[in-house]
Amino acid sequence: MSSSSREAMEGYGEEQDMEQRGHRLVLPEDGYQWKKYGQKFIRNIGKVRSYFKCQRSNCTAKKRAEWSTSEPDNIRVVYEGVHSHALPAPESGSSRPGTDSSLNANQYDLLTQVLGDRSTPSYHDHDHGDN
DNA sequence: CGGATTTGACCCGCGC
DNA sequence: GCGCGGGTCAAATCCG
Repeated sequence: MSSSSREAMEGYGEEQDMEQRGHRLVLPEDGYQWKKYGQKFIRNIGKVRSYFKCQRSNCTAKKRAEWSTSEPDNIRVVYEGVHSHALPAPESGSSRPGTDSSLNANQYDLLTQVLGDRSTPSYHDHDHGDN
């Protein structure tokens, strides 16, 4: 107790550890930096939609991640807009092809899989690209 | 300290 | 004309 620790009391509580616990909510990293500016549960499809925006100054590209609340493995990523700047350089440092290539390929494969998944229910027809 | 991230509330568009 | 849904912004908070 001691005085009023109002903030200490509210700013705590376990909550749900985000989804980083036993689940593997791994969003397809495309190499760009995104800033999450919103998250809402869409009842129309019963899924959660996260909104990301490119952190670049002249980049108006936006990214939308959508996944079902019970199956985070099934993520649907939609890119809106185009990047007016080249990639921020993944991480050059050492090596490139061969070593982390497998990791990159893994993520890329996931992304492709997600984008190729059109098992979505019938909701708005946001044809972003083709599918 | 800065940057990043989260949650809530507000706003707008469309449908009927 | 009104209501609902979805989308965005802002503020607060936390971590490194």
